[in-house]
Amino acid sequence: MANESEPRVDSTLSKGLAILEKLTSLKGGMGVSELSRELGLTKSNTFRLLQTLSTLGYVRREPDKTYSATLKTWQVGRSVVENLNLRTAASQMMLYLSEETKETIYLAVRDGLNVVYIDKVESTKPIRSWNPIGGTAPIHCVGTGKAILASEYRLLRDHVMGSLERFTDRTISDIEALDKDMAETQLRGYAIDTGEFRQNILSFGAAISLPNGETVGALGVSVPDVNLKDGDMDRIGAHVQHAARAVSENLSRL
Amino acid sequence: MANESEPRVDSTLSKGLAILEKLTSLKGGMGVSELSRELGLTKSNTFRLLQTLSTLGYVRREPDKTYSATLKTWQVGRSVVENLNLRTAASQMMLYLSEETKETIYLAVRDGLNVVYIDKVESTKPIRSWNPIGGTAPIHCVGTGKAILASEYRLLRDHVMGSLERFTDRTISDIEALDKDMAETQLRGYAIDTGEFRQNILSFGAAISLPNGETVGALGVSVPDVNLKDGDMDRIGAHVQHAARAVSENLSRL
DNA sequence: ATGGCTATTTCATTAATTGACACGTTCTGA
DNA sequence: TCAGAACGTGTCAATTAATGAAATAGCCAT
Repeated sequence: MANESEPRVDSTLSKGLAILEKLTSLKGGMGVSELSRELGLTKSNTFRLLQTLSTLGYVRREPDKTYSATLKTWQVGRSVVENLNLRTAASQMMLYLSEETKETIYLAVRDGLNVVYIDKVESTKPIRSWNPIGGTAPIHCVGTGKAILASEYRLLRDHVMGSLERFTDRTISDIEALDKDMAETQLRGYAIDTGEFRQNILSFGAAISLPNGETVGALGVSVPDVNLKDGDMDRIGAHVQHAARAVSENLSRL
Repeated sequence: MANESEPRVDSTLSKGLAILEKLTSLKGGMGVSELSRELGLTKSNTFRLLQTLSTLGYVRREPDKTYSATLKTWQVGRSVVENLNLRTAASQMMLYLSEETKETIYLAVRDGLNVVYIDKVESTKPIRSWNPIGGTAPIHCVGTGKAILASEYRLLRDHVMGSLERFTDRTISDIEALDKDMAETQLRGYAIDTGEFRQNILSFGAAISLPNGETVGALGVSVPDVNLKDGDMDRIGAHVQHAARAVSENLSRL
């Protein structure tokens, strides 16, 4: 609905990628003839392109003479996600969160059962939370971590179960309590840490995900309890949730 | 090192994919000129191909006039792996292995004469093996690879024979020794790598197969030798074997 | 302004892609 | 068992479609 002056495309490249896409969408392999029919190409043409894709390693000829996509396609695609600069995609929303809350904003990714802070915006207030970029925190007791944990709970539950180390008297250290908290977090849409890692430091977090639901990180706000007024918790939570969603959408546009 | 009669490749497709690969390997974007220099293409040509990739949605022109890979590349590649729902089928048993061993667990599939790691569970120990998801290793000298090799040895023997590259002084690099090791592996039910790829990193692997006997991948455990106590080898081997069998049964239900 | 760097456009040339056809093999069903 | 259909794989001349050089236009420093 929006291709006015369609820039001329290289047909060879275009057809080659079409073949690749078709093959990747298939469970098994596909033969030259069927492939050419489906894509509206001649057999020779299809065959030739498949040859090219084979020698480049994107496609392999199976023993039964059909062709199927190799994992190279996947490897190439994966590096996009590995290199996608979360920081860039998140920076605007981090500033937004900073404006709205005046507190310290963190961008975190998961590393095993910890989160690593890969970016932050400092609070301007005199009393503030402090963690260095590159610093880590246990996944089960900070806002960013709990948000990530909740979004991948099925995968991580059994793993995290064995290492619910206690840091304050509010740290969740038994699995039943964690199950409950995670269920609430999923429902709520953002995570709350009520001083479960550092005494008197609350934090809020929400997960950032790719279109398919894969979680790649989380945004968080850390607030010393003395800075918190009535109603702030709900307000900040809502902001974090909104920001994380915006970043997720941002990523999907890349 | 082995391209005798290279089947003629479509240069347009080839160049286009080269550009795509380059862009996916980058953290940020890259301009037309730099790209053309790096790949040895003319600016016009590069520009034209980028235009094609853009209209196809694989690449995006950033506000700063550079080009970078989009998530479409990732999505296309992802479906390759999705279509083998191996990861889903294996995830529970990977966690089980992680619990039992506390070491790094890998899920690998064969890609030619290599294995590609398509999933893992990190070790919680301070000293641990590390390979990225998407990383590769030669099939003849790591646990997962040897397990797959053993299960398809009749098919692969002649192929692998010519490429027994040596990585450590324990690497099996002559075919008689490999024949013997594979026979033992088949008998034992799981594969052992005694530091044959990385010095001081041992690994254990067992193959995952479909009901018809076709091998689709392998589970593996990597252990730095300093973490190994007496009797651990037998114990871990038995666990890996059991886990792989369970995943195989899992697959047959899908 | 000026020079040096970009991205983009144009266009004639030609090389590279193409489709029709041919060949051998494998599968199917009568 | 045999015919014939469908398949994967070559071949090759015609011509399309990709190409490089050079020109244009924008951007940022000096």
